[in-house]
Amino acid sequence: MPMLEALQAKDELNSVIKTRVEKACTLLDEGIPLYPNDFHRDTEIQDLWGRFGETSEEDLEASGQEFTVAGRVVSYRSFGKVTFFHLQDRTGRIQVYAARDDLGTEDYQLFKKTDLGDIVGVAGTLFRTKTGELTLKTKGFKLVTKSMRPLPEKYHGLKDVETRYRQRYLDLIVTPRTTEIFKIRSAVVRELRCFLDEKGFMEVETPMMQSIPGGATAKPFETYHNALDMKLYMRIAPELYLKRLLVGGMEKVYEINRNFRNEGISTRHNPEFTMLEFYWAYANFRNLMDLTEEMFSRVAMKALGTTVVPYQGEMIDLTVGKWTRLPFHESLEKVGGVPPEVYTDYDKCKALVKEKGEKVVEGEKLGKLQAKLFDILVEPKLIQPHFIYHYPTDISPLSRRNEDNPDITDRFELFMTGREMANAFSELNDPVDQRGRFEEQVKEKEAGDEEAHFMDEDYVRALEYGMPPAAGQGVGIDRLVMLLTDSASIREVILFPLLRPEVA
RNA sequence: GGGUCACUAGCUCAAUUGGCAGAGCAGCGGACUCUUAAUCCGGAGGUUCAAGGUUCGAUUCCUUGGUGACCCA
Repeated sequence: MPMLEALQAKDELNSVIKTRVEKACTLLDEGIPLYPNDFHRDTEIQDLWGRFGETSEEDLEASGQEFTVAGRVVSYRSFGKVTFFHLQDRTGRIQVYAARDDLGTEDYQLFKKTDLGDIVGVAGTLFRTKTGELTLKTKGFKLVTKSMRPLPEKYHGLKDVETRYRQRYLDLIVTPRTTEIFKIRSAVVRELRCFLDEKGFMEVETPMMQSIPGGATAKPFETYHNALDMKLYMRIAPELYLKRLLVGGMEKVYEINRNFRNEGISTRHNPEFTMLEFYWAYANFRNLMDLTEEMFSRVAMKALGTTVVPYQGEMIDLTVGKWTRLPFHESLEKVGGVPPEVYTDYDKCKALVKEKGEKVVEGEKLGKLQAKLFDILVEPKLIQPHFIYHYPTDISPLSRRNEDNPDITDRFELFMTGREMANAFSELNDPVDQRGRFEEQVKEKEAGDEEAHFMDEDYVRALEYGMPPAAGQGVGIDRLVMLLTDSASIREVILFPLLRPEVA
């Protein structure tokens, strides 16, 4: 038995698995295939509920219609000559009844070899039990896929979060909520696409591997292309490519795809995460605020059926018109309690940052200090949706300057539940200004800031051809799904979150 | 990177002051034709995360390491 030897070698053999493997060998000896591929179902479980959920026992009996279903055995209650179990497919669960008198002694004995976790096919008719539960009465039975490992405890389920993430397949089998979360995630992404398509945006795909990683302040992953003998970076954002498309005349574009950032892991950060970015020519950041309210409330309505969503004990109101719009500096004062004489004064600002326990890097600009104060004093307090706009130019190297005040930009970030959900701005399309901002970033990079931008000559060249005035936005999809599924950790909304390799 | 906590049977969890490592579920054998956390009887299942140390004796105390969770940077 090669399987036993392999498990033994990995020190994973326990008595339960051993018994199952031995049982499987018995089945093989009797000529029963463990992994056949000739079973076809004609009905999914949800269909049975949809069609017969309300049908009376009399009507079920009168019809006598036979159905074939398939799924995993997830619970089991066995008597001497009769057995009840629940069968689970992708659409739901239904109880199945198997009796010796219906199947015949030989088939019933064979059926009794079924283990919890096996995938089986059943042909049968519907009836109602004494308690009224819709149940399938087995007329024919077939093992479809043998399971060699025991499922977690039936009542408490799988609690260990590490196992839930490492063996997500197992989590999905036994934790209905997990499947539900990823169905919501799918609905959210589908609705975002639908919304943007309706508004005339076109979905595109731009490079995930870039020779100059741009569009965000973050540390990239590095890789290498052998044939071209060149260093490549996994993208930290698609922004600069999407804006090249604006230059090319694609006036409304979006991309939903993965970004990669070589940074720490936390309940809010996974090294690879999904971002929606969209760009809209002849619009500005205020148009984006309106669009965002509409988009978020519609996605919530489609995915959850409401625009007021519970998150970690708070009710977050995404209804259009309920969102607050507040200038960045005003938020420092009104929400953070920092008076203008402090936040406009470099030394006072620096002192306050230090007092709050944040490090100050030599040569850091006022805007960066203000941003640190914002992160500490304002962001955690923004529970309901807030657009914070007019960010300092120092920390917004790709945003258009405000026409009345060159020190601030026409940029906003969207906050709720004390977290950043989106970043958006009227795009900088002046190639001379853009070159200057890149040069500033290069200086910061040379001074040791690993997150500062690279110079991107081709991007500046594109702007020199003329990019129409536009506004663009990035939305963190994982965080949006966290909000809509009331998940405290980003790992709950990523199927396979990054973990250290399992040690033998 | 720092701090706190956790790691015991396949799963969910116990174990008094340092004194024979236990239960429920799953699995195995038996009884049982309407159960749904089925019930009843019987037996089986352990490198207590790892390596050191203290001790007559360590799941328990100490050190180091591993993995994870949460908080902070």
